[in-house]
This record gives sequence, C-alpha cells and structure tokens, in this order.
Amino acid sequence: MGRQPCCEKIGLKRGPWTLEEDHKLMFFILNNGIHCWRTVPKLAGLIRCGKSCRLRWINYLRPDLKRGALSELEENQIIQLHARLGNRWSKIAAHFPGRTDNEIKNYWNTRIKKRLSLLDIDPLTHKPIEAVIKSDVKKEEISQTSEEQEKNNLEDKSWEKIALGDFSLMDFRKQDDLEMLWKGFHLESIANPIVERDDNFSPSFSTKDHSLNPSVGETSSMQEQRVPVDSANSILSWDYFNCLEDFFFFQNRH
DNA sequence: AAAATGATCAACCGCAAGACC
DNA sequence: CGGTCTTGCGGTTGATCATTT
Repeated sequence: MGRQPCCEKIGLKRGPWTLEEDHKLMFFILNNGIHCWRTVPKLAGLIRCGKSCRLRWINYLRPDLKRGALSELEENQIIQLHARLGNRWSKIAAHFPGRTDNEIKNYWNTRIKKRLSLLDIDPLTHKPIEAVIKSDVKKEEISQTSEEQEKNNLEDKSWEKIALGDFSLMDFRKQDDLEMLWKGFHLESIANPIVERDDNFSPSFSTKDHSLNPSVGETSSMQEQRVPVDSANSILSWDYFNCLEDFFFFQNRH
C-alpha cells in the first residue's frame, strides 16, 4: 500500500492566495499557534491543504519576514555559503534572519547564477568554467612535469594574494596576465571562506520553533545562536569579483 | 499597438527523515 | 520493529509583469 496523500486534494483550492485567505490564516495562527498543519485549514476555515497553508505562512505571512531585495552583502554571503553548502537552501537561509529558503533559492536561480555565468564561473563548482574543463582533462593525464607544477604554484599564489585583498600583484592593464591568472584560479581551495558549522550550528530556520509562538517570532534566542558569517572568517572578498567585472566591462568598451 | 521573449517569484510536487503508535 | 503520519526540503512549474521586437 502506498503512502496516503498529506490531505484529500479533491475540492481543495489551489493557486494564488486571496487577501481573505491570508487574513483567515494569519488570524488563526496568531490566535492559536500551530500544533498540526493538517488541521490548520479546517480550523481556520480554509479550503486548502495543510501543506499549502504552511508554505504560505513560512514564505509570506510570518511576521518576522524581511521584505525587499537582498543587499549586496547578503548576496555575497549567499555565494560564499553556497560554495560551502551547495544547494542546501534551508541551511543557507538559516544564516539570514527573515529570509526564506524559497526566496534565496529563487534569488540564486534567477540572479546569482547568471552573474557567475557572466564571469565564466561555474555556479555548481564555483570554479572558472575553463578551469573545470581543464581539470577534467587533467584527470586523464598520468603525470605532470615539475616545471609545470612550479608554474601552477605561482599562479595559485597570485590568486591567493588577490583573494586576500592584495591587488599589488595585479596589473589589470594587461589582459594576458589576468587571463593567465584566471585560468589558474581555483576558488574552492583558496577561498574556503566559511567554517563548516553544519553540525554544531543552531537549528535551521525551523518553522516549528517560532510558529508555535508566532508573536514572539525568533528574534531573541534563535538569533543569538546564529553566527555571523560575513567578514570574520571570509578570506575571499566579493570586491575582487566586482573588480574583475569592472575590468572586463572596461576592456569591452575599448 | 500587438506579439514575442525574458525575468521573477509564488506555489506545487514528490521525496525523505523523524516522530509516533 | 514496522507501518503510518507529519513536516521540511529541494526541484520544478506556471502565472504575471516587464522589456524587446
């Protein structure tokens, strides 16, 4: 016997929520809290499934939601976190109070992915696309000469400097140099910007926690457990991406 | 002005994990 | 210990709005 559906779907309303539905759900949750999503629609007088109500609450109605576009700082943090955590959107969202996993996932898919692609960075691996292709080829090669190794080390060192914010080595007027470094760039090994906190980190953006007492939200205790991930542990600055972006823009104009 | 195309994001779906009995 | 239920997650879809042709 297969699993039963989360709810009886026949006759249930689907699609965009109306203002009236939002009011009903919000009024119910703020007055009663959530004990079982399955029972919420019935008790709140909604013709929706519990899953739909849960999603609506988490992604839209929660009082602690942060509205508006993500800041550049947040965007940079998302990129760094994605490099460490991959597509674990709920884990990433846990670092951004008031933001939802859905929001961050959408932002990644519609904006950051494109931005990285424009910079020839593979959004999956966070490595330059050409380097990814090259590394695949290299896997098939049995050995590498010491001379080549020495050259690669030098290239890596240069990127390390840049990642650390030391632009003194870079002469952006020489595109050849830039391309040479670009090819040798290995983001993952250099950047490693965020200490893995998966296991000891605060519970994810659990709706259970704050939804049981939505008026309180998660402002106090949960936020205290969160560890800011911005500058402290970050070796790689997004500034240098912007710098490259500006550089290419400048080059294309001339 | 209309059609085509692209961008955005809310909402849905199926699956997996954990809780419960 | 196994079956069922509930919740949460990540991938995907499709409606809507904006921009381009």
